[in-house]
Amino acid sequence: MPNTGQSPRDRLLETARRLFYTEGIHTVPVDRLVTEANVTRATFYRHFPAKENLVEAYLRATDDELRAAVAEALDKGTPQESAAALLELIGQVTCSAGFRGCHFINASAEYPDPEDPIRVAVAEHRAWFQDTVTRLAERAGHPDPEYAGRVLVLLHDGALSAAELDDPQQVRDTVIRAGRDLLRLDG
Amino acid sequence: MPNTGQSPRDRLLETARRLFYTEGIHTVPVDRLVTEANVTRATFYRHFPAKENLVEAYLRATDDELRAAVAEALDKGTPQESAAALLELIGQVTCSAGFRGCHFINASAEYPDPEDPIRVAVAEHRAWFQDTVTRLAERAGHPDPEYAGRVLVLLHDGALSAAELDDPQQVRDTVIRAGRDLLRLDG
DNA sequence: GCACAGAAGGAACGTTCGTTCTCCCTCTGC
DNA sequence: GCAGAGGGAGAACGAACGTTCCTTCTGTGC
Repeated sequence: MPNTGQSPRDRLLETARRLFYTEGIHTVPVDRLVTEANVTRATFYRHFPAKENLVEAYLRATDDELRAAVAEALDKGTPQESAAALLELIGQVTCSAGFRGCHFINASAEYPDPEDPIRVAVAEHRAWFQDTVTRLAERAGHPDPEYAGRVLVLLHDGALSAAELDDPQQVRDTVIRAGRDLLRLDG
Repeated sequence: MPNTGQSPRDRLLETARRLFYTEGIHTVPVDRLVTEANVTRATFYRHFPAKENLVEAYLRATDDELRAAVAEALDKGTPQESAAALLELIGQVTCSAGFRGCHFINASAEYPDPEDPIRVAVAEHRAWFQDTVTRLAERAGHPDPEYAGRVLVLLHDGALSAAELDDPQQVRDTVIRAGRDLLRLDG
């Protein structure tokens, strides 16, 4: 029996993260969530007023994890080493087992309304990443960090999309090489 | 009253394209499709055994349109002019009214199973685009056309994802500039 | 020891979904 | 003129959905 360690709320969040990511949001019914989280319906609705609230909580929890992982990667010596570490992290993510694209892009595909709280969470995540890579490009000495930051975002979004649909290893190599080229990390 | 010109099948396809793209696939019920296509349920199921078949037909029709649009853009003079025209086309698409990301990436978010006929249609579309841009990079004289083709795919995927979630105009400028840089179209 | 909050277990609600069915009308080919 | 295919209109199906409710149990603080 899985999912008996943490609190019911944590089990719900962890199950939501796994099921929403691997199977899509609208396709996963509340039944599956409560069953696989070893939680009852009553407990579900005690913690989350509606399924949508769990979706938003799942995205925000994922956002937190990604920010922590990126912060750790960027906590290297020189800006060049930080940039290389970030590219490695991206490549590692795209090649990880069970990879299914970007949590936020996938969620946006299912929630078209930009005013939806779920889309707001997506926008906040993207604004953070955009800002992070732009400042990284600036520290790495790129002559046009705004442009370089936007290209890094495009490469990142593209890698997350393509790694699910094409060959992840090749996508990994491509995004790392393109990022290194852009930031002139090889000389 | 819209959608009364073409055949019921064409009206269904056109309506499916519009609704699936702008609102998502699982969120659009058969009711909406038949109502907005001015078609009865019986007619719907006479042409498509199930909703899934309409989804696949919608993707294949979109694939056909994109291939035609790209072929027209590439039908220019020099390889450099063709490449510039393709980049312009991408920028134009990402800034068009009602843009909602990539039809195929969005559909994949809702259909996780790679064996699903819908995912097969997505894979075929992507293989075509990958091949197209690789041959374009080769004709444009890039020293490593395989690599350049993969970067163009990443930039393309990234642009389609980012243009919906961020500022389309900036995404447009960025992808065009990055593509021109990659293929050295500016000198 | 007891009150009370939180969780389990499970039935039940009303709605909506995809799909099927019946009936009737209107063309078109022969 | 008629047969048959294709489409319109709408009722109806069972299943699945999100949500609510009721009852019972278990822990913890006072």
